[in-house]
Amino acid sequence: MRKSKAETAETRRRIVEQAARTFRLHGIQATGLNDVMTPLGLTQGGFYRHFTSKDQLVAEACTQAMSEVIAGLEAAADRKGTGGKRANSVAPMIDAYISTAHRDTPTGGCPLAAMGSELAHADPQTRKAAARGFDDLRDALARRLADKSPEEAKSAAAFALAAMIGAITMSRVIEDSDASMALLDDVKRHLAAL
Amino acid sequence: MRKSKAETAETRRRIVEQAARTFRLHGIQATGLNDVMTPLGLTQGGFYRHFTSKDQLVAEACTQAMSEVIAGLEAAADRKGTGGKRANSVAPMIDAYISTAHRDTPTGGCPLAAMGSELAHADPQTRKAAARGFDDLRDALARRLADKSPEEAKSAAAFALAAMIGAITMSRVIEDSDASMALLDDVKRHLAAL
DNA sequence: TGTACATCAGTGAACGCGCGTTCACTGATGTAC
DNA sequence: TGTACATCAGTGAACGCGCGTTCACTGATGTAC
Repeated sequence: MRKSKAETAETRRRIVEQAARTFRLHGIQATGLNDVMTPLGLTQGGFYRHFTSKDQLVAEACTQAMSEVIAGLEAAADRKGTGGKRANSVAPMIDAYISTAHRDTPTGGCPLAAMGSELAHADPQTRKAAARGFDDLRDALARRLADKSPEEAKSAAAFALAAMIGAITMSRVIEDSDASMALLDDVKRHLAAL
Repeated sequence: MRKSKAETAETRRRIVEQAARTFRLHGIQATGLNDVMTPLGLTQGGFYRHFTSKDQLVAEACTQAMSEVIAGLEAAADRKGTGGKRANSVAPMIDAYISTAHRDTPTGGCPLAAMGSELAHADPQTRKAAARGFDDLRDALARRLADKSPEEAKSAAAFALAAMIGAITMSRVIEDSDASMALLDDVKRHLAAL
């Protein structure tokens, strides 16, 4: 049953990818290892050929998800930023983040919004991965605030990101569709003043 | 072993109070019913003399915690607002919310920040309680933005609250003390412009 | 290049554990007369 | 007001269940000669 090195690496990659999706969809604690392994056609026991613990998987999934989100937002900004001015291209990133599409697709969305309060109790490696992800996303936003000084941009980006995370998190708690969308609109509109 | 009506009501109240504290400290899923009952000197089995399920307790604890938080913020605003002008007394509420004290004392803090991402997957009654709490806290903030029209105040308050929730949530994820405090300061400072 | 052996990815069953919930029981409280 | 009985708060053990993790085993892959 042994697999080739390439197959092994691919399996590991798929486990992290599936975990990153499922943790964001249902939360960390609500997701069992079989929820990750079974959809891949693997058994629970095989998990430990790739990872030493669930905690390790959570940390890697968090890192992976953050990279994916940042890349997606950069792409969105580049797509809309073809107008020439590279200065304040932060708006498309904010609009892509604070959207019903993001709210309704946690699977590919920001892990900080999808599992924020769980991350506060996660193991050190995971918290480190999440903190790193926050910094990276904040810096990606700050880079698009070229009309501000670097410190001002970083500070404004941190503020905006906190509001963005809070907005998506709460928009998923609020069942009422109108109220949920109103919250997204309110936050989006106030951040436009940036 | 039967207790008097008054004692029964008091026991129920203490269960909700203890649950509201523990859910905020460790999260909903990480808190078992014995984590709530044992500290009260009660056994797990007795729980079901007061509640039909853990879900019901979660919903009540959420409601209770939100009331407590709103009352605390109103008190903080009233305490600092003795300067006469009742208009923009929202600042003390924001400062009390976005504080290291709040960050370090989830036990008495805002459940939306302490268990935000878990609330998105909670049962309907709990989500309803959380959404109600969000509305109530937003309205409490809006009432202190008397220099704005009612709609503007409500919108600005929703925006501020999203940022406040995101700030406290993330400040608890970030292990680095300086970075955590810098985030709180950034958000607090930008909201002062309200 | 071919062969013998060590490695190890994946299986499937088992482990101990803690969870939410149920239940028979106890005995003090509340109530109907 | 006093008595007999129903109620029910709380106990403690048990329930089925799913969790993270371990382990003996299989057989294809990788490697050393």
